[in-house]
Amino acid sequence: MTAKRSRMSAKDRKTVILDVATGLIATHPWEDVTVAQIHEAAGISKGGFYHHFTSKEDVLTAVLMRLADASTAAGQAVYERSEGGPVARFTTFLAATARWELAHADQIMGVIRIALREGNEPILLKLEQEAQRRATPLMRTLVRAGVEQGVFDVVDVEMTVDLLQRAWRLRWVVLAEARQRCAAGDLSGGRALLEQRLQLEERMTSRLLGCTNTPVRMPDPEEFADFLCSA
Amino acid sequence: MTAKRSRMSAKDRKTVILDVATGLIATHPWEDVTVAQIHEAAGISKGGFYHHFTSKEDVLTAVLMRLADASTAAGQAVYERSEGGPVARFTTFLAATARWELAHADQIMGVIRIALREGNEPILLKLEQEAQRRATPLMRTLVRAGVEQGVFDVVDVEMTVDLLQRAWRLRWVVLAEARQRCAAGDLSGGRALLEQRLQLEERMTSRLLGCTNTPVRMPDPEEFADFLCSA
DNA sequence: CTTGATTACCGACCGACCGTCGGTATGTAA
DNA sequence: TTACATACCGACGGTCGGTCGGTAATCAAG
Repeated sequence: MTAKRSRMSAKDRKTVILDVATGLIATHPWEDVTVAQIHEAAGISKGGFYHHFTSKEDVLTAVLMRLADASTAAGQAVYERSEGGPVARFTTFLAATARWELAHADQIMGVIRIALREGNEPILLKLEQEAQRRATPLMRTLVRAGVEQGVFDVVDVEMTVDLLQRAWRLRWVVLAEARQRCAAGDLSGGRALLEQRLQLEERMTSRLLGCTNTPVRMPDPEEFADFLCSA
Repeated sequence: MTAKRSRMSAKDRKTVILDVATGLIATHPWEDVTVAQIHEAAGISKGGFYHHFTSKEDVLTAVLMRLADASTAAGQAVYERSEGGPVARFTTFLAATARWELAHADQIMGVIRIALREGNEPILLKLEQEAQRRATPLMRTLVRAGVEQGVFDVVDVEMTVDLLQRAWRLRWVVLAEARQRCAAGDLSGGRALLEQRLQLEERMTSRLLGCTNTPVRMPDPEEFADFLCSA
C-alpha cells in the first residue's frame, strides 16, 4: 500500500522517475529492471508511473536523452567565439570540450558505468550514436574550414570525422583507469597513462587530419591533474 | 496440436531451429520474436524447443555465432601462404578477403539485412564486435610486419587496426546500394559508387598505415562486376 | 524377439511482467 | 461552492518465458 498520496508537478515527478531509473540501470542490465522496481523506487503506483510514461521503453529513451545531454560537449559555444585559423580553432575546440567534460566528470563517469555494464550494450550503442550525431555537424564544419584554408589534408571529411570520434572514444575509460592508479598510490603511473593516451590521440588526430604545417594539439595533461587526484 | 511426432537428430533439429530463428530476425526485431513463433515455425513443441536450447537468449547467441562465422574472412589461410613484402601481403590479404566475401555475398547480405533492421542494434553491435575480435589478431600481425620492415609508419598498431576496421565497415552497405542502382538501370552510377568507395577506403588505409613507399591497394573494382549485375 | 536405457519430443501449467482501466484524491479557476 | 483538470491508485487481463511430468521413438544388449 503506497503512503498517503503525495502530489507533485508532472515535471518534478518525471525527474524523480528518471533519477531512480538511471540509478537502477547503473547497477542492473536494463532488461532486468522492471516497471515495478522503478515505480516502487519512485514512491508511486504503477498507474502513476504510466500516467507519466507510455511504456517501459519510453523511460529508457528519456534516460538516454538525459545521459546524452550529459555527454554533449559545450564546444559549439566556444567554437562560435574562438579566433585564429582552423588549426587554432580546432585546438581551442578540443581544449574547451575537455574542460567541459572535466567539469562534468561525475556525470560522465556515471554514464560510463552504465554503458559499460554487461547487458547494457544496447544502451552503449545508442549513447555513442546519439553523442556522435550531436558532435558530427560542428566537427565537419571545423574540418572543412581547415581543408579550405589548406592546413588540413583529409582523405574524406565524413569518414575522417567518424574515425576521429572513434579514435577518441576510449579516452574516459583510460582516464578512469589512470585515476584508479593514482588512487592506488601510483601517481607517476597514472599520469604517464594519461599523457600516453593524449599523445596517442594527438598524433592520430594529426594523421587523420593530414596537418600540413602545425599539428592540432590535444589539451594539456595538466588540465586533468585535479581529476586524477579526486576521490 | 502438433503433427504426429517426427524425430530428427539433435544436430539437424538445432539447425532447423536456427534457420527459422534467423529468418524471423531478418523480418522482426529480436525482442518481438517469441519462443512460440520459433518453435511453431520449426514444427516442434515448446518443450521440444527447450530440449535443444536452454533459453531464448541461448538461441540468439547461437544465431550470432553462425552469422559471425559467415562474415569471417578466409584471410588467415591466404596470409599464411602469401609471398612478398608486407605491403604485397597486405594487398593480397585484402584481395582474398574481398573474393571470399563475394563468394558468400548472399550470406553477407542476409547478415546486413538482419543487423541493420531497426530494433536489432544490439545484434549489430555484437556482430561487429565478434567480427572485429576475429579479424584483429591477423591484422595486427600484418601491420606489425610492415612496421618492422619500415614500409608502414603507424601511430599505434592497435588503434590503427581498430580504425581500419571502422573505415571498412560500411563497404557492404555501399555495395548493396551500388547493386540497387545497377538493378534500376543506372549501371554507370552503380559502378561509380563502388569505385569511389574502394578508392576512398584505399586512400584512408594508406593514410592510417602511413605507407612510405608503395600504397596498399584495395581489390580491383572488376572483381565486383558479377556481384553488381546479379539479381 | 524382448527388455531396458536413452533421448527427442509433448503440452498443461506456473510465475513474472507489462500495460489497462475504472476509479479516487488533490488542486485550481470560475 | 462547484466543476474541471490532472496526479495518482491498484485490481485485473493478457502475454510470454520457462518448467515438469509425461509419452514416443530408437537402439543396444542379452
